[in-house]
Amino acid sequence: MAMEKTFNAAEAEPRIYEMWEQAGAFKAGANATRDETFCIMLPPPNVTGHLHVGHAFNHTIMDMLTRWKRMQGYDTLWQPGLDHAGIATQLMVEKDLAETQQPKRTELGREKFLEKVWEWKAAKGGTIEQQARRLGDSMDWSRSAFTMSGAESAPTTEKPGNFHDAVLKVFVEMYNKGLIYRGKRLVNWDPHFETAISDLEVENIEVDGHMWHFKYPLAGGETYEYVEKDEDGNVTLRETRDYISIATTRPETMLGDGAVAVHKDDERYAPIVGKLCEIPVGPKEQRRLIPIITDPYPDMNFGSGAVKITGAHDFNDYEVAKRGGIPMYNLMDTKGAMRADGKPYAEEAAIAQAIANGEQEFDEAMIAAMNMVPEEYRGLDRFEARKRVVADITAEGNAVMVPNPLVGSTHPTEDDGRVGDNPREDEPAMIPFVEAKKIMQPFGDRSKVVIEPMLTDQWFVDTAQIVGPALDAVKEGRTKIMPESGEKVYYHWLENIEPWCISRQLWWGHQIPVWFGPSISNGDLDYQSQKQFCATTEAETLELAKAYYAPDFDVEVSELGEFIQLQSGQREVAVTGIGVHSTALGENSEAGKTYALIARDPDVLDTWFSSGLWPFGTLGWPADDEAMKYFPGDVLVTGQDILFFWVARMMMMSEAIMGQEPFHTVYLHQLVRDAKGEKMSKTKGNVIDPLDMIDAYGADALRFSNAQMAALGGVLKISEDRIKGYRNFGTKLWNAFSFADHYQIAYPGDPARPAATQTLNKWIIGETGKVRETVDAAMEAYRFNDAADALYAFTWGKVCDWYLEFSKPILQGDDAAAKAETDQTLRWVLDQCLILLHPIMPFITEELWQQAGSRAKMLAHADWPTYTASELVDADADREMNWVIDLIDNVRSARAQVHVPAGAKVPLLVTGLDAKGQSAWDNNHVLIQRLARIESLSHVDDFPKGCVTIPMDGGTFGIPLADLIDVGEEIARLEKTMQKLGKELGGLRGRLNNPKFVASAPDEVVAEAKANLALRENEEAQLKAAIARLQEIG
RNA sequence: GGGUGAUUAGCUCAGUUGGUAGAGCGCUUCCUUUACACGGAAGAUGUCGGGAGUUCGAGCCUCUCAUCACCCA
Repeated sequence: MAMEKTFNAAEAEPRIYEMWEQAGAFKAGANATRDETFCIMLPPPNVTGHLHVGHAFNHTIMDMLTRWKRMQGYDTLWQPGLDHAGIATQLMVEKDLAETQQPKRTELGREKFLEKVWEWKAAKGGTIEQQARRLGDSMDWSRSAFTMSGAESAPTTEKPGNFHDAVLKVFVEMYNKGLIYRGKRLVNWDPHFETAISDLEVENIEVDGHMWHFKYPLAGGETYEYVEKDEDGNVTLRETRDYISIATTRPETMLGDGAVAVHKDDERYAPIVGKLCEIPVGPKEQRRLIPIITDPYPDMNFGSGAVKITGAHDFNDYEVAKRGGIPMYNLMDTKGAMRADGKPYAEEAAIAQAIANGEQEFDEAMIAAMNMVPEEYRGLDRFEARKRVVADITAEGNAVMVPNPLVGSTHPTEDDGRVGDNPREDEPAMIPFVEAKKIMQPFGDRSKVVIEPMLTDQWFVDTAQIVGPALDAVKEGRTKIMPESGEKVYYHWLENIEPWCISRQLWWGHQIPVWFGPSISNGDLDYQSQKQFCATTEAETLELAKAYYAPDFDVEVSELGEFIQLQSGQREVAVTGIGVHSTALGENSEAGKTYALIARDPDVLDTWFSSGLWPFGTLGWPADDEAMKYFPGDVLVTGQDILFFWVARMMMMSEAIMGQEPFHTVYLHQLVRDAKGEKMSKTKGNVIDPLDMIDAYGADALRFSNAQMAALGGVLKISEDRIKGYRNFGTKLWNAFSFADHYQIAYPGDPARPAATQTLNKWIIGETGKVRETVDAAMEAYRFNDAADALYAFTWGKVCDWYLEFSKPILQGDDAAAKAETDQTLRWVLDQCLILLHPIMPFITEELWQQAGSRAKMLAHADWPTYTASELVDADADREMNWVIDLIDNVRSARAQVHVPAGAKVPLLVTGLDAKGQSAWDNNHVLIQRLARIESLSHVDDFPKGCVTIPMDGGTFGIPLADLIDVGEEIARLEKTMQKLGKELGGLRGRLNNPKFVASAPDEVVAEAKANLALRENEEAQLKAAIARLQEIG
């Protein structure tokens, strides 16, 4: 049966994958012949995700490692799975609901909405798992995990799993150890999704903004001498002021100011430190007065040097406010609109004033409840409020004014053709001081809206307590990060780690297993002071609560979640509302008893909290599962952009829970870019879809391209031309088999390596030994590009270019023994190509493997070779074949350069051929004559005039072409060679003549230089002689 | 502003203890020679970003300047 002309990837790949999967080829432990495990955890893609080039790249790396180890007989597991991806999935489902005219999330309610999410997941989730099969990924699909498996809301149709148990167990354990706490902190709030997000999910983008300058009048009309000096201390401005000038890019937050801060060394403001000034906005009757304080934060050289402090809406201000005990007034609701709840502004302002005057005690909860937004701004969007605030302040005359630069200038003249006589008489002399400037603004990476720093109650992991072991694991080398630069970045981040905010105001996710109830004070229930109960189930929680409230009170579980929905204002208000809404008492409650109402926190955990448990949560933990033998795993392969998001968190969580690092090696790679090095984006239209590449060139070509660009730490630029090139490589391999087919070489299967007698066969067997060592060394060092390059060079450059060509005379010849040996060697070598290439190009290699009559195992399970170069290389055969190749190369090159017709057979002459050269010729003259198109060889004492000269080690060859060649051209050719040689000779002689080199360089380097010099000098002599001969003619 | 990395052939990139530069693609010329035109043969192209230093010797080590990229503020 003749082979097809090329490999039909589109037809073969699905068929081969199906065969592997049916055979259970990728199941955990498949093909294991030893006890050592090798485990890679797939970074779980979002359940909403699709395969992109980044996945294609890192899947290739993981699959190469996994297939390699599996063939070596390790007990292998590549663990797949999906991440529930809180925000992304919730968003996707909400969009879906909108598109299909279904009720909105809020209309459905939590339970119904979660049903919809699960429905969505069942119908559309996880398409990426099908796409990954097209890449040839050898994951154990039967073990595919999901970070929400086993959740209370999961329908029975879902694949069973217990990831949820792991998440809750870890939370409770960490909570009980004091590693998790709840607190009111400034967090990044996404007003679109109405949830806190991590600072890593915030993109800071430079945008055009404005800096407004306003006057904050001093209380009671006080004045002071304001003096400005230049660098030399000369007074440049001296005036009496009754205000302090403040610069801000966010005027709407002035309403929440708690103080004005200046630097303690700032002489300009020294006279007024400790005094009060007025926030120049809001009803005139209730203007708030705030203190002028000192703090290290203000930069004396920036703006006016005075900073307004709004602790609840700015991260820097928050720190200042904490240091100075300044109240932090929360101005906005969850949508980023100005608050509309709470008491009338006049009442709130009065309380705030009492606080500022030091007449009123305050605590966090009380401040949080206060709404400092005057009635006229309440309910406005934050950006609308900004406009109104600016307009109102300016109208009242509290904007800092500067001379109008347009006054005295003229209107542009292009429009009306008038020249120079069009003064702007309509311009005011002074205008408000507003600087247009670039400001860094935070945006949600998913919502793309401006993130608002918000003071809210959130759950935190006290990372400071668990970061130590994660740092030590890398510092002590138990976990290695590749490339090494990643380690520095890792240290830097972990050493400056912030508390990790793990609560999200979403519904899709692991609901936090904490219930709030009133505390008992003075024998009564106090709903103002919360008591927390944390346990993995409601039943356990009830036990905890009962124990706390007994014997005086009984316990009832309420639905805090519903309260939250009913409140449009701050969620804190809702939380403190427990007990107020006591209507939620269940039907079974007994009359006459007093119940403590407890309610579960409605928030869910950050998705990264659950994916932090991926290295063991996927293996059945906390159950005593057999799969736990794969923990700790071996290698983590992921993009360096999620070093913090995920890698660091897995490290911390594994150390905290399991007391071990989750893997010994972290392989980080860069973002995959387009061929020009630009990020791919839909808007730019430069997105390359890996599936398109597979359709066009086959998965193997894409994979080879990925392997080849996987230089450690390298920039990843994917190029279609390159992928095409590797498709061609696959075809080359295919044709090597059709070569064997053509020569009707038997292929019974699993050929053994023959004890070769033919030099040719000895040589290629040795080359195979070398490449096996190179490939393994490269794989062990995670230098996948080196492995790919070595295999490419071997398969194409050695096997196809030379070995197959050399074998032709034998295969066509009459020496049956030599032919039989060569048949077997050829089959063996080609088999080795398949085995060694299989981790990179699994499909085409498996297809070719299956062409053999019978096989002990499929290629995916073939035994990875262990032979070494020292075992297989025959030094004499090596030297001889390289000499033959050299001679052929040189003859071909000389012929081409002097324009000998490609088809013409020419006679060859030789002088001074030594014994080794003679025997190399004798052994291989058939090959040489065939490939270099040589008619005959004659020994001569002197070359005739007009002869192309080919210097070789052990003899000088020549092609007598007196009448055919252009003498001048041949001289030019030789002289050019001489020039190159001259450079080398100069370097070598220079070094060897330098006594310091001989004295200080290592012996072998000196010896090598000497040997090299001898060779070159010999060559030089031959060339000189040749040139001289030619010049005689000329 | 801080950190990390980069700058090597026309393009995209390798270059592992410092020993004198490579690959793929592209380009030029020739070749339908029975495995392969997704092929074969031959060929051209580099003051390794600039400068200084250490060394017998620097693409590689040190310093400095320039440009760029990414991450964090």
